[in-house]
Amino acid sequence: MDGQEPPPPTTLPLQPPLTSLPLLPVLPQINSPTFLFSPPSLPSSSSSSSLLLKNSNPNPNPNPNLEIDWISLFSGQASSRGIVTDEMMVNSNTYRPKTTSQNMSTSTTAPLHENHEHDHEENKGNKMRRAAGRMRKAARPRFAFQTRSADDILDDGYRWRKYGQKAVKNSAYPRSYYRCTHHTCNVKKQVQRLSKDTSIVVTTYEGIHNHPCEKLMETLTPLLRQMQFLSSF
DNA sequence: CGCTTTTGACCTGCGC
DNA sequence: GCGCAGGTCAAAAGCG
Repeated sequence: MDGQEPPPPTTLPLQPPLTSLPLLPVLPQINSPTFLFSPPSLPSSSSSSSLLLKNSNPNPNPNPNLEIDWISLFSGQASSRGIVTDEMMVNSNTYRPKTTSQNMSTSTTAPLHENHEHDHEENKGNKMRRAAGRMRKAARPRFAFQTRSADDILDDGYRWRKYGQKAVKNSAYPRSYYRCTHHTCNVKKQVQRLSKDTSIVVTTYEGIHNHPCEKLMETLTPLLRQMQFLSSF
């Protein structure tokens, strides 16, 4: 603490995404981020190891053509293996989760948070959950955006619990893994600061929230009550 | 006391 | 089969 306050983030909190809406069209309003990609827009035959950022932002990005190291940024399935989006993972003939065929028959519909009644089956259950997670991962929407901020964590209105942190190769900054704390929600996000431009934080969301945004509801509830009251006249 | 964060261990997929 | 890297788990510690 040297008394010198960090510069305020250029990103602004709130305007959280609405429940059950695809996050993609909503998030640009949150913090005026610059989108890196959305899975459907990726060329299906992409074999490059990086993508150029595109400014969907009225405010020009200082680095409009900043190149992201997608190899280390995401799932590690890029690089010489080519970028693999979720969509590609679903559709690709070459991507075959090895451990799923026998396990998934009984677990595709089981939520990850389910209680396991048989403790002695816990190891088996864990493996099945992981396999299920991988399968679900392949089908879940995933997208990333960048924000220029001193804070790694953006206030997107949802509550997140950190479940892991990992050093990333060729990056000075670790990648943090977060999971939505809502018990029925399995949305995850990864947060990583770019080593090329340390002022930029890349946030990758995976999945869609299946519950209301708590902060949004907190904000709206009194307003809704007031509206109901007024409309009763 | 309950929730969150930290962090080392473990699991998995992939390239060689 | 081995090693590497990414992703996840789970126990311990921290915090309000």
